[in-house]
Amino acid sequence: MLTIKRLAEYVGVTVRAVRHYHQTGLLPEPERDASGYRRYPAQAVVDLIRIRTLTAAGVPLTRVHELMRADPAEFAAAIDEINQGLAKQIEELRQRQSGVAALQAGDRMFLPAEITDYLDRLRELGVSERGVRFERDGWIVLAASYPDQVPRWIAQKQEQLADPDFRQFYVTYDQAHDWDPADPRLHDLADVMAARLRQEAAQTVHEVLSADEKSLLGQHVRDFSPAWIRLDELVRQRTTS
Amino acid sequence: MLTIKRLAEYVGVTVRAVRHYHQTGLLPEPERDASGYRRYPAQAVVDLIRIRTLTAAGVPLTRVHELMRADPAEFAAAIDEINQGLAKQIEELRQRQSGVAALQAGDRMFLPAEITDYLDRLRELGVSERGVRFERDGWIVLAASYPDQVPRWIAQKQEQLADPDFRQFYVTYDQAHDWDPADPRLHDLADVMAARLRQEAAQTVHEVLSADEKSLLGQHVRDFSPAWIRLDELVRQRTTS
DNA sequence: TCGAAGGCTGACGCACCGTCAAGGTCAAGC
DNA sequence: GCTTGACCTTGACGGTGCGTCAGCCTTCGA
Repeated sequence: MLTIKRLAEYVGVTVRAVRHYHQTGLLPEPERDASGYRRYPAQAVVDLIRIRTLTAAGVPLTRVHELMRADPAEFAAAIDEINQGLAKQIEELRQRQSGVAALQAGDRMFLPAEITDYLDRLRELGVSERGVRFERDGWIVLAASYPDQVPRWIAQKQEQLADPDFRQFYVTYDQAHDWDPADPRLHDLADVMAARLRQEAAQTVHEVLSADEKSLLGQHVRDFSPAWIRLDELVRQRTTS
Repeated sequence: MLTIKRLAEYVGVTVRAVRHYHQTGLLPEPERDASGYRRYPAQAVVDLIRIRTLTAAGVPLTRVHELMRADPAEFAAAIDEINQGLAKQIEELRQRQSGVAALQAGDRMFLPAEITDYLDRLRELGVSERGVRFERDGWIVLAASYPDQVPRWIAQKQEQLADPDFRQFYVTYDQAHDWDPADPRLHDLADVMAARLRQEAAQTVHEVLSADEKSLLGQHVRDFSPAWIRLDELVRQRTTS
């Protein structure tokens, strides 16, 4: 007969695990010898291998407990189910592999494809990395708040970018970030912006955003660029008058 | 800005998990609004996706914590390592799949191939299922106790089975289990057995087994068959005289 | 005969949250 | 103005599957 260590080593589990299985009633306690040591018959090896095989497959001990007493038909069905579960896990692990690999690729994989496409388009147009990041952050918040609207809004934005005037305006606005707040070009830019705002107010993102949210989206703008702050004032003068 | 629930749902984790990450310092606590609610900027989404991607790959939170502040080279190396780990896990899962599938095939896959081959040979020779089970249990105990000797012993056994006289003897012994203890054939069988024992004592399994272990291996024999008990007596008379 | 190795029974610890409990807050509808 | 229901807060306990002492006893090999 076998000592607990021999049993455990042969099957490939720890002694602690075997005792744990006894404690929870999963593996029956064997007879003890004169000194109180556990002495295992061959059947314990078979039982323990079943347990280890199932737990290694991720089956919780309570479920293993049920399965040990299930009739063969139930058992076979359960085995089938477990194997399907394993197949699913393998699939998940594969996806996690690509997910982890994508971590090196920066933001590309984190965001919905429409958004990353849009951001790429901006980069192509010569928008600064800073500007792209502002857009990215804005769209992340929007996507989290109104996931099903974002594709439509993005489509609208892409349409706008088809207009050369708008592209010109967008790039200039991006560059204005670093201008001197006294730069006279800000007045021209403010004219264009005010006109555009009047034109588009009804049909874009603004339709669902509360004033509060709009101000929050624009907050980092005001945090960093004196020129943009000035521009904001100039536009405000033109739209409220 | 985002509430905790929007953030959690967008990234695909639970609110509880996000708070847990705050508690452990893994994700920085964001600003609170007037009522004490957490308000998340876009960066939190990016951070949280990194965390989730790594933890989903099985990286412990403490390690994620380190990685969040690692420089790109370290990070890339870690990613590589993690991906290798995932590949290994996938391999393991595959093996577990076949392991689980084998549970339906009875004992075949539990035991070393030499042993199952040997047991199959016995079945071919007409040894009863009960006899095969006795052998199986004996070999399980032996394999667990002296794993590296078993192949040699099995080889010896297989050699013995090449001898037609031995095969005849073995099958007869197996059948004797159900004989009447007064059956006269037991005397003939005891003669053959005693002769064999004298011949083989030095070269087989007996060389390493303590008397204690031998008796334990034979115990179930004496538990169930009056004929075998009688046979044991008869053999003992012949070998001790 | 002695020391190393192995056995026994508790009992605490751990990672990663799930799940109350016991509230406070916000948006919408009456 | 008030209610209702969804959402937020902190705090604490629970659960799985053992790992890891601690403190003591038994067995084995030299």
